[in-house]
Amino acid sequence: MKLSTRGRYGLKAMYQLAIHYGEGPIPLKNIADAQNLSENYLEQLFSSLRKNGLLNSVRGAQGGYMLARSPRDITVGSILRTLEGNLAPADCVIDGEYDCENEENCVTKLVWMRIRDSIDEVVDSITLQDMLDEYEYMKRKNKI
Amino acid sequence: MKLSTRGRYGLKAMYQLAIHYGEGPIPLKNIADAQNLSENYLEQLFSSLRKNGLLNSVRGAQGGYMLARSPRDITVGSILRTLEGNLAPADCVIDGEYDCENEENCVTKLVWMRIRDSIDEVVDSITLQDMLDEYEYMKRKNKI
DNA sequence: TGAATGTTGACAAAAATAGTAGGGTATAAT
DNA sequence: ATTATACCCTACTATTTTTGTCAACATTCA
Ligand code: FES
Ligand code: FES
Repeated sequence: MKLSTRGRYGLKAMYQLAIHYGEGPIPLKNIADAQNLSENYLEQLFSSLRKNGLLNSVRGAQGGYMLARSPRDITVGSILRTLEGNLAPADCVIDGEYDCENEENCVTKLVWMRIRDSIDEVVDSITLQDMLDEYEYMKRKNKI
Repeated sequence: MKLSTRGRYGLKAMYQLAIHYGEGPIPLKNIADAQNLSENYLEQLFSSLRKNGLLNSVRGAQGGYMLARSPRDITVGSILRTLEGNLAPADCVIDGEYDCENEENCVTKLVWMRIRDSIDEVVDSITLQDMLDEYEYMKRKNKI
């Protein structure tokens, strides 16, 4: 039940881009350096995020990546699902994915559904803007 | 973010034992056959569950496994954690496990914490008895 | 043009998962 | 006592997933 590095690195990187939202494209190298990650690996993650419409890219010198829309309109859920796939704890509670036999009478399926729903509710309710706000709040609290 | 077969098989098997709670020891073979699982593999899971105090065992002929206490007092959470380890989505939100550097200012950690808490709340609120009750409810609903 | 940057696909090491295999030990029934 | 049953334990292995690396290429800016 752990997230892989894809989800963990990816969310951090998207948060970094959120910090610089509106400043034009940020080169991958900046993000990778700031977090001490492999540029090549992060590239794969960004490729997925771009194909899913969460990032825009600008090629060439002075190019880079930027959020495709406002931090307010990008949820943690959309990021994690792009990088990790569906967040359900078992395949049979993913729509159209896989059906166990005898699932009409399966009680454990009800458990998986409840876990799935509670995760979805959390990740879909948090946006990148919420994370920015929380950082401001943390900073103020720690300073005073 | 998937559960492994340990958690999935294990919960189903524990549910089977719950159905037969109070009937004395049930041989592993019965459970394995009923679910078409490898007896040897299930044995490993039961070994963990027994060491964690969730199962009792009786050796020898007519022996087998049984729940260590009432289905009402065994939560899904205790079963899944025994078999899967802590259900947190990242190591840094497990007490005493691992600390990221700079975690005082880490906003993603707040996200992991909220995911962790919501999973915990679900799995710790469901007991084996709840699962038995849900099955009765399902059966009645489907019959009528 | 040349340097900076994104794009793509193939490849590979390492770790985790999902079992198998087999010998040992305790107990009940006979 | 003997035997069949069934738990107990450890080691091993095949497969899959994760976590990257690498190289060649395309685009843009100065
Ligand atoms: S229906 Fe998939 S676990 Fe029961
Ligand atoms: S503190 Fe662990 S991810 Fe930030």
